[in-house]
Formats: sequence, structure tokens, C-alpha cells
Amino acid sequence: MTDAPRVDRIAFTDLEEAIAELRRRGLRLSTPRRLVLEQLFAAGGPVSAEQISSSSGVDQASVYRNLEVLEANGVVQHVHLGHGPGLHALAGPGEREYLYCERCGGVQAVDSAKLDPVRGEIRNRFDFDARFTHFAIGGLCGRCLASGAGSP
Amino acid sequence: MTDAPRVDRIAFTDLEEAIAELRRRGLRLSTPRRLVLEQLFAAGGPVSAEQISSSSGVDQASVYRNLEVLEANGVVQHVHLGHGPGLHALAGPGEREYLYCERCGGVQAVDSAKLDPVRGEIRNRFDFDARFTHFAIGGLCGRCLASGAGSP
DNA sequence: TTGACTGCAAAAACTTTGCAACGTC
DNA sequence: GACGTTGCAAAGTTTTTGCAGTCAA
Repeated sequence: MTDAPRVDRIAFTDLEEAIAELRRRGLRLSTPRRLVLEQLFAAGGPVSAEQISSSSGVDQASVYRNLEVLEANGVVQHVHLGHGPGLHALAGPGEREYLYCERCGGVQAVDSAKLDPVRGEIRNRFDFDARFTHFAIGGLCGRCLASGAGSP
Repeated sequence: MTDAPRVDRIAFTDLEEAIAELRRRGLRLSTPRRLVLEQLFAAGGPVSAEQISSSSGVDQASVYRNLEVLEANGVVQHVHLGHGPGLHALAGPGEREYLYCERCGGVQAVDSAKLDPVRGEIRNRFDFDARFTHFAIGGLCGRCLASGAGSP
């Protein structure tokens, strides 16, 4: 199980667009906040607050506070993959949900729309509207299934 | 959002059966270990280590160590619902998976078999074998959907 | 100028580990 | 008697909070 899960890259909206959205909402754009955003764009997938802090030099407390603000404004979403710290990624237009392989640590990011049939199935059977944005869908990826699903 | 989620009770196998399974595996049955098991049966659903500790008087470290042993032996499973500490429940024969309403905190426990069609859908579309045992399926329950899904 | 935002430090929340004593088999 | 297990205490990890100073608007 990998330590830093690799995620297939997704074309996010660009930095300036995100900043524009923040300004529209009357938020300030401090240097640390811009740095946090830049790191999120650079990562291209879910990263921990610690990673953002160490790669940007912004204090961890400020990173957490920024992520909170950004999340409240729909720019960022946080997700839990396996164990370990929560991870943060740009939300962008069209949410992302994640499939996390508990064996190899691989992450598959998918647009929410692609999970609608799954949501429909759950809705019909359990009268429940599922969102896999906070917790990833855990399990085993096809590759790990193929290479001996039984043995740990 | 409730603090202590209520879970619809499920008929678990009885305490003696669980103990028998442990003996079969050569594990000891100390008084604290028995107390932890009793609390899990009494709870009838997912509980935190802290709850088990305070209601049984068993030290928290011992509770965590016991839960670890019990989980490694298939007697207990731990699950993350919303935020907060991980929760622990009897695994029993036939796993349980959970639907967690992020608005009201309600929990719906379902037998794994009932989620097989959902798993099938995910398997077909994403070549991925999903398990909702570690992370609950988050979202909104029917009742909360009905009573104004838009407003927080 | 104003108050949102910052870094630093301390604390909180959750979990794990070290160790000597104890209790089960 | 051997060794798995315990309680206590301390430390580890992740996240939050308090506060005085700073900076964007």
C-alpha cells in the first residue's frame, strides 16, 4: 500500500478562475492563501495539510484555516481515503468522488455524474442519497483483484 | 446532527458464541476482554472506544488493544461514520455495512448481501470491488431529503 | 483605517507504545 | 511457570484554538 497515493490528473479550472470566485464572494486574497491554492493546483489531486504546509512554507494552522474557508466556499473539498490525515483537493465545477484501493493505495478519481447510476441503485433500494465526497469508496481495484484477491 | 447515532438493532450471535470462537482460536479470555465484548453486545451497534472504556471501567489503552485483537479475529469491525472517533461493532456472521446521514446523524445498518447489487454496479462500471465496511456510505436519508434537502 | 488573516504556541482529540505487575491457561 | 494481558503514563498523530501583530482592501 503506497504512502502517497497517485491520482490520475484532472483538468481543473485555472488558478485565476478560483481566485475570481473568491473575490466575488468578498474574501481576501493573502499571500499564504494564494500559496495554498497554488499548491492545490500543483498537486492535481488530494493532498494533506502537512504537505501543503511544508511545500509552501505556510504555517500548518493557517493552512487548516484556509482550507476551512476554501471548503466553505466550494473551492476545496476534503476526503478521507484510507487511514492517515484527511486530504484536500480542488472542488472545481463538477465534483469529484474517489475509489480507493485498500491493497495498493491507488486512487481513481471520477466525476460525480459517472456515479449517478450507483447513486440511483442506492436511492431505490435504501431511500438514501449517497455522496462519496467525504469518504472514498474503499475496496479492491481490478488489478489487485486479478493478482490474487485472497492473499494479503 | 445527533451526537450519538442511533442504530437499528440487529440480532447478533450471542456472547457465548463469540467467546467460543475466540477460544477456538487460542485466545485468552480475561475479565477486561469479556467486559469489552459485553459492552459491544449491550450497545447493539457501533460504539467508540471511549464509550466502551467508560461504561465498562476498562482502561482505554486496553480497550483499543482488545478491539485490535478482536478485529484481527473477525469478531469486531470498525467503521467511520461522520467525523469523530472510529466506532466499533460486532462483526458476527454476515458483515454489516452502514449508511450514515450527514444531516441527522442517523445510521442504517444493512447486511452486506443487500449491497451486492450496488457493488455489482460499481464493479461493472469501474472494475472495482467496493467494501463499505471501513467507511460508511455518507449522504442524506429519505427523511432529511423530504424535509428540505436544500437548506442547511 | 479596519478587521480579516497570519505565525507561533499551546491545547484538544484520538490512538499507540513502553513497562512492570498481574492473571489465565 | 510461561506468557498473554492489564493499568498507568507518556508519547505520537492530526486538528483546533488563543492571541498579539500584520496586511489586504
